[in-house]
Amino acid sequence: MTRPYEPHDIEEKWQSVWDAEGLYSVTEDPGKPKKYVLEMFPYPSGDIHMGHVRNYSIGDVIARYSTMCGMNVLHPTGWDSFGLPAENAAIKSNTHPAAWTYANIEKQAASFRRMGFSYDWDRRLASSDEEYYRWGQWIFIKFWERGLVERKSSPVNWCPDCKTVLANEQVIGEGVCWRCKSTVVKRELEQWYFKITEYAQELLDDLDELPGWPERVKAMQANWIGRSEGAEVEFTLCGADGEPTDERITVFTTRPDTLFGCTFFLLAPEHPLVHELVHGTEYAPAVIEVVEKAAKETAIDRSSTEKEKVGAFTGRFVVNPVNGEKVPVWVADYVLMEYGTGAVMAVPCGDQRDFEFARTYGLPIPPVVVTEDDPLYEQLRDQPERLVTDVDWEIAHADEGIMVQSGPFTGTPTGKGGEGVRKVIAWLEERGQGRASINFRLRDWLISRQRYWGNPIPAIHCPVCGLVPVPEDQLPVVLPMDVDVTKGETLADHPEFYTTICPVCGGPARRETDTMDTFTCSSWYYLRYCDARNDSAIWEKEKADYWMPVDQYIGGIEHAILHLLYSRFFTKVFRDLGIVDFAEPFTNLLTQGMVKLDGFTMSKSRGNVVPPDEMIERYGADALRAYILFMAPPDKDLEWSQEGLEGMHRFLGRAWRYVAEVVEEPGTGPEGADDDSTKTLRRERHRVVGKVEGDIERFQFNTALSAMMELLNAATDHRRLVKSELRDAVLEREVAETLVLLLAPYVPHMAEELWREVLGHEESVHRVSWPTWDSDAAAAEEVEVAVQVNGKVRARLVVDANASEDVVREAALALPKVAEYIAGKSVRKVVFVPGKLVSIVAN
RNA sequence: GCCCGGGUGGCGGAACAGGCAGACGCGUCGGUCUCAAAAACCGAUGAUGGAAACAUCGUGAGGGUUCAAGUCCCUCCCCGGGCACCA
Repeated sequence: MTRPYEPHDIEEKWQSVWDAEGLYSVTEDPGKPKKYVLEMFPYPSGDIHMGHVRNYSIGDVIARYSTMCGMNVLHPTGWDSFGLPAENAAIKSNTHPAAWTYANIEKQAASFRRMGFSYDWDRRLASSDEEYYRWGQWIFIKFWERGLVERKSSPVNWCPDCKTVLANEQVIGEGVCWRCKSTVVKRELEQWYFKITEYAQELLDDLDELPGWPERVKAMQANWIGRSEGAEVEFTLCGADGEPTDERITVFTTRPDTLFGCTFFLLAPEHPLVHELVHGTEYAPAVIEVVEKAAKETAIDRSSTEKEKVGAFTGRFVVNPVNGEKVPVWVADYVLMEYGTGAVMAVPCGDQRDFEFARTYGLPIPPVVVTEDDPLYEQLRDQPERLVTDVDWEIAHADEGIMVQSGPFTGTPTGKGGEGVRKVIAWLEERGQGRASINFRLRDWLISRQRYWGNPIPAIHCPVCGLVPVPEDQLPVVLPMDVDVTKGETLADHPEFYTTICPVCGGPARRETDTMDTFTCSSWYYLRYCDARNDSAIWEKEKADYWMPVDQYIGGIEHAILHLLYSRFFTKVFRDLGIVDFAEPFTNLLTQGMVKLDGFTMSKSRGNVVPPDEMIERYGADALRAYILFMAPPDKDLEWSQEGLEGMHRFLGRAWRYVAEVVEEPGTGPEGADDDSTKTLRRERHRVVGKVEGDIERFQFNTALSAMMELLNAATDHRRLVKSELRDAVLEREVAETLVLLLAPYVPHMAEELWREVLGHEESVHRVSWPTWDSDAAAAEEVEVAVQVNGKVRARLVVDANASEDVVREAALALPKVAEYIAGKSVRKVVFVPGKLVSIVAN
């Protein structure tokens, strides 16, 4: 009697055997093509969840399949183990963040083992390990040496719940913290930055070099970087007496061609000039009111487009460089200090916001761009001087048209990037009053955090020498373990940590007590895996050059901007430091969808979590792995349902039984039998191998599994319907072995048990080559073609697969059903698609 | 407002380059085995009409191109996501 499929009897056993055999340890082998398969490393938040199961199952199938295809596969794992949740958990359970973190790492490592993931455990790392974070500090020093580190004061995002500042990328949705979802507030603070903006253009341009990335992710990054082409224009400031001074204020505009329509000038409430301009004047009270109101508002209120725009006149004027006109300077709450220069030339006819502001405060709106269908067109087309000072428009419009009331430029066709823009920029450049310019939305990356559980920033504040980097030979700055976060302590509460001496002058100094953003840790871990145990260098260049870039990276869409942008930035800096030879870290990216229950992302707070361990308990890791891949294509969100898992378990049981039966009771028929059932089975074997291969390469794991089910269906039908004396034992065994090989990347334990114990092979199934297939052998000898009359299928016809068009056409026309439908009509046209259909047009 | 996705049976999904819509699985219904149930196995399963053969309809809506449209084009609706007083 066939032994039943019992996942628990085999899964643990093979996990131990694989470990003992070192099955997944790899080294550089120049003789083989390499493949680096990587899933985003987890945060050790507790037990693994279904999202992890999905993410790592996808990676594991790709890694195992690639190995079977003869590649030298690097497939490592580790933990992104610094970060705030550890502190919160420590406070809650009255323990130390390290204790919580490392306990969770062990728990997750055990779960990964139970899932049977093919990791090279020798390369395991955790970003909170001293051997790891010391190199993060080394990177900080190298960045500093290259001028990419800056400490400056500016308005920053502060999360009141996390009690720390955040990078712009970490403020998501409607101005909330990416981690705790609290509303973020602005604070003026001195902080540490990485100058990612120096790489803005390259980060944008190189998106074109990433054909293996989803368009969606590239669009999101391009959006985030936000490049605008335009010009800087200098306006001369007038003094309190109304006469021009030597001082100029620069604005950025994408539409310098509309300068003749500039009738007022705006400053952001935070602009440093504001107080100076109004100090002691009659305008001060109104202006200060606007400034204070803006400061009080949250980012969300402030950025609401619905809101009435508020402003106040400063009493001062600036000179418009193109026409020498003096225009009033206002303070307006809709002007952002963070973007451009914090000062704006207002062109009410062309910009909707300026238009609304002008209407509110009764400022003139002279049109400067008109189209032919505009009622003003005839009147203004040749009009260089300002004649019309207001419009009856409902909304601003100056997208495209000809320039009017624009002095020497009148009549020039214009629009974004058009002729008028180029001409005005050239004119400004000649006079030294402006220049072509590009502005990015991307801001420098704020990397300092006022939290304990992170990588200490290796910097020293010396009262004499200023900011001094910790010398390389004094690294690492070790994170002390005796900080008690349950009492709200940070490094700033520990004098024994921060009291130090200046490495330059030797005088008393204070160590920096902020730690680095955890995203600095995750921006280079993929490189460290190439040489994870190196204690004398961050990595050996030859090793990084062998393995990198990552050939296939897999992770959640939530990192589309954050981690993926930062890692691209780090890699470009590493290239400039000469420690790698490439500019992009991840050649191909797969962003997997979320696993949901009842329409919501599984989360502890919602209480809709399905624990993977329970599923493993019931159906085994293999069924869970295969099922989560079978449910949906990897990039789509999926709705968890348990019934389907039982179905997968059933399928595996059927496959198990089939293989066992083929071994125990092989057919006794002649080799090379050529009855229809045998031929069909032989053909299916080839077709399905080809199908599974193509599907895995296109990440269609669900249809690959469907194809395996089809092969099993064909195989069991054959066994059931064809007598033993007629069944070819060689073919049956070949089908059974093929099925096991196809299943191996998905259900590694079951495949191994069948391969070694049932089919009797010595070697691991995971070291066997992927089965070959032949497209001729996969092709049917006879095909059924559909016969259409006037676009509707009216009959079917079985013909020889390579029958000529004439033969098939005649056969189709001779069908009684066809004759019936074309009776009394004449055949106008016959379309023949080989192997598919014949389409007859008759009227 | 701008930029991406997406909308197919009761459900998850398939249809890769315009060629038979609904593969594969779940569920449901019927059957075999059983004292019974579970498991396993066999069969049916888009809708409507019909005993059946078969016919008609059918991929968010409406138009179009084509012998042929889930797939291409136009107009629009809905859902999800990103960006957004960005000058």
